[in-house]
Amino acid sequence: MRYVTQKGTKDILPSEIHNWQIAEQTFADVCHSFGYEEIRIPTFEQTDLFQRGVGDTTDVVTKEMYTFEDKGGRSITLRPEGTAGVVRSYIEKGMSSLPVPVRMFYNITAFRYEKMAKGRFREFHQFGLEAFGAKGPDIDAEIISVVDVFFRKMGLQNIALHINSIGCPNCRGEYTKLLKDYFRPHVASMCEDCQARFEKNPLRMIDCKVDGGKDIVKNAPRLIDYLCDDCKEHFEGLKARLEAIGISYTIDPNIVRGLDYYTRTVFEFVSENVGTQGTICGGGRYDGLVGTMEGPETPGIGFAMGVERLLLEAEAQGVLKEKPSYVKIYIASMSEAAKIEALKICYALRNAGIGCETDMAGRSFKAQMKYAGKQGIPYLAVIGDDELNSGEVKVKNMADGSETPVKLSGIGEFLAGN
RNA sequence: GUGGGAUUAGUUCAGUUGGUUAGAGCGCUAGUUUGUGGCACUAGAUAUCAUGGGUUCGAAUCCCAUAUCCCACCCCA
Repeated sequence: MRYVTQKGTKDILPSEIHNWQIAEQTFADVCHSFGYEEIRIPTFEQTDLFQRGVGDTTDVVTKEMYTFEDKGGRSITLRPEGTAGVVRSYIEKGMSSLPVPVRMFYNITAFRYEKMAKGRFREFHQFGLEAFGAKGPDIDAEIISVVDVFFRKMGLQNIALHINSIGCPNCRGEYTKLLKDYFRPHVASMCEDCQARFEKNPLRMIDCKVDGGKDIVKNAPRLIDYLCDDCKEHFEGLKARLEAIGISYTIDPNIVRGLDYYTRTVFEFVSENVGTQGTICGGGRYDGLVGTMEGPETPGIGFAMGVERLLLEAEAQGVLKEKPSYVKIYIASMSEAAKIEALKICYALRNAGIGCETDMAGRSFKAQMKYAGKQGIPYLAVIGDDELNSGEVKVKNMADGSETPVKLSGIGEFLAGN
């Protein structure tokens, strides 16, 4: 039996981990600069949390969750996203008593049982953040600018920001009636999904990819034109703030988003390089969520970014970084006694925080040289009888071939100065 | 869930109309006279040809099933 990675899972290999680490560190740095602090939540929660939080009519909940019964008979689900868990923690740990806004970011794996496609996995990674307690558009503009700054720091360009407002329960209720009246005469001619949507969630009909090209859908009334005064003012406020900061956007009335908890502001950052899975980052406001989870009524907003898609985009834009050499020096040895000395030197260097390697494979002297060269280790020192006697070694710069005599005990000091 | 393409060494790929011991590049190991690498040259190791059936004197090659991967749709990050 040859064991292989399971469908939808991936090994992240040493050869590619470097860019993951850069992205993780950059995201954390940017979040910190906005006052967000990291939260780590469990990988699984009780199933009900997601049914309630994400919405039990959504695709994510109805057909994509990894749900199982544990040995204690509890229904457990591997998190399909991060918001529900963070909201649970916010309520459970009494964070509503903290000064607002309560800002948190996270870096998680998430799990969805889906058919594979480019940029889509069953176990995948998300960077995300949530902010609780701020109801005005300032915070909407803030989290969007977190993404904008993050992309800049990553060297990414031309990732389009699409924004929309899907209103609040008030204006959405009115609009849904309007939409049903509009679609009623046409339902029969539309796709099966839309016929189902007509009854359950007519809002989704305007997002339909099958019927989306038809005039019926194109000319449908748009929610954004029927917002209540408060929602309209909120959206206008967001637009004004984005313009003031200098973040360009396009209004995309078709963004509906598939998670039930969204209200008012929704947004996506979209690229053309990630296949049809062009959404690198998606998020929005969820003013009702904390309340429906039986916490104190608290406005909230957040986003999640697909890390695999982010790195796909980084690759397409050619901004991935070369793997650095963590090992600064290779100590080659010519004899058993020299090898022992090399081990001692390496131990001292590592205690001084300097990466080094010496032969572990029983290689010949020549083969040790080749190994050091192939690994791209920038410095080399050879220990043989001469060095053991003199207590001095020539440290060679592999890039230019220059050699510098250094005391055996002074290698660390020499490297620290270069 | 629907449609299309693919699966041969660690990896990327050749492999003729079915015909002897299945090849190459990269990578790996060693050597090119034993105190200086990258390049070059030489040699070497590594393949249940995805899995299970079938057709045939004979299958990597043809047929069926299954699995996995890729692309598109759907949905999302």
